[in-house]
Amino acid sequence: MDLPIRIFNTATKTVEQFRLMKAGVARGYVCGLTPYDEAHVGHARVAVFFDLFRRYLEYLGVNVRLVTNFTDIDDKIIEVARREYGNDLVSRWYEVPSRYIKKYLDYMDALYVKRAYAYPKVTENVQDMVKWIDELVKRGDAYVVDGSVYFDITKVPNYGEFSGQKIDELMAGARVEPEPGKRNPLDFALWKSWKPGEPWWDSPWGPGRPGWHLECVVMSSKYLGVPFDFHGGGQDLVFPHHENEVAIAKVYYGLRLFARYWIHVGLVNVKGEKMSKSLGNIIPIGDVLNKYDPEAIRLYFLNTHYRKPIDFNFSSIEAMENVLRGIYASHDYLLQLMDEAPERGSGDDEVVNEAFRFMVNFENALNDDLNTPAAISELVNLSNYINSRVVYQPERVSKYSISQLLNVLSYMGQVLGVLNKVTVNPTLVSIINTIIRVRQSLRERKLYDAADLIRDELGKLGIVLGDYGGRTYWFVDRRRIKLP
RNA sequence: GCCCCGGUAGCUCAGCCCGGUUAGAGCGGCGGGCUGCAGACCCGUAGGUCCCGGGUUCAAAUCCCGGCCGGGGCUCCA
Repeated sequence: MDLPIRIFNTATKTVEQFRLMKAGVARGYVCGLTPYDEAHVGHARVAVFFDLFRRYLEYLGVNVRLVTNFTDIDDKIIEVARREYGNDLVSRWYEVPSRYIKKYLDYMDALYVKRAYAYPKVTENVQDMVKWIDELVKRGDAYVVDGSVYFDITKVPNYGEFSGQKIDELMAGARVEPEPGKRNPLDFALWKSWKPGEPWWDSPWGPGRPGWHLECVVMSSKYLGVPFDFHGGGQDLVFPHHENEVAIAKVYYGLRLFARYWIHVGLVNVKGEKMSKSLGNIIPIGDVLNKYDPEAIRLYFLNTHYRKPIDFNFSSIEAMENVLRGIYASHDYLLQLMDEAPERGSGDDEVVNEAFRFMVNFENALNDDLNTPAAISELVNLSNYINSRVVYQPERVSKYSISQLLNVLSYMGQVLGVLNKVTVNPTLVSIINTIIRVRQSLRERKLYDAADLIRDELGKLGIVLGDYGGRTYWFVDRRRIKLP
């Protein structure tokens, strides 16, 4: 099934038409995180981008089955657990991934990232992984060394092709730590043998745990079937992680690619430098959520094309808060005109045509390799149009054209994952309207002190009044007032 | 050493793949408007050697070549 979307595929390094293998259903896998610490803005960017992709597909009528994994056992988790629980490591280590998974999901909820179809965990799929490894060993694509199992990259035709790496270059520049027993420094562990004091799972090669690259192949094919439509993650996963996933699946399934489209999101830097533990410049998403509107954070991420790096910057999030405020204001103004507007009006044709044009531009932007900055710009243009041509000329609008504009606003909002807070309690609306009428009569009698007091006091509550276009409009500042 | 990406208004970014009106948007600035004030609203406005140099072309921000600067990957990383 052809979709209007054209998207860059890392596997071919070109922009391609996005086709689904099965009409009406898109199956995608996004590499999740290792829950050993707070999620940071980089994780959030990836999640928000794929959430947008998912929402746009849904807008186009596609049922999206999105799977995101948690690597809930690995060296770093053990390290943190050992630090926290010492000798109780074996009995309590799982509290570490459990804690950070819960927090991650809370952050995602706050960012309006829709829940995935499944969140498979390594620890819940070990038996499947063991079966895979067993099969790979039997076929001679992997070998056992002291209870560990390594994947033999020489068994894969064109290893390195996926990520554009040349094997000899990899060897030359190799900061590869040669593990004893590996036949080739580029071979990687499918199964890591147990060390005393660590959690373990049983296997034909002794106690141990699965290796990272294998996990994602096993879980994605288990939950989605192969081949599936798209596989994604951060740019930094291209090599070695995705190269190795492709290699494993290639020998296991004999498929050139076990996912058709490979989508990678640019990294988030801070002051021109990569976020890293050693530089101590990691920005946890929780900190950002404490200070800024989640919708503004979404828009901030989406205001840079997904393949470009973002240099993280707080003041740009504030700029997005201003943008959002303006869009909510347009929305609220429309609602205020609704009651008194006639059913139909002379300006209907023009307004509806314009609304349609904004929607088409919006779709075209997203179709062009998910050009979210251009799409956001259309949303802003729509908001400006509403203010200048509708709100300022209220005599031209009707219930019909207002509802069309609200629909378009709503569609765009749903795709971008913003405007989640549009609902305004009707009782609140009546109360505000009454207060405004009182204030208006005060103004007519030039009792400006009293009129200004009302405006100021409402403003403190987050209800912002503005006198323009010959009437008083108001909107609700969603950051300051929680709506039902 | 090898590979990749970016360099467009004060700031954040579109446009480049498919070369062609006076290079766009938001934020910020400035000036007006709006039954007084305010304004988060409206109107207007300033602000750009499109990193540099060659080349291709009737025509280059856009394509090609070579530089410069910044960043990333090649080890765990989203």
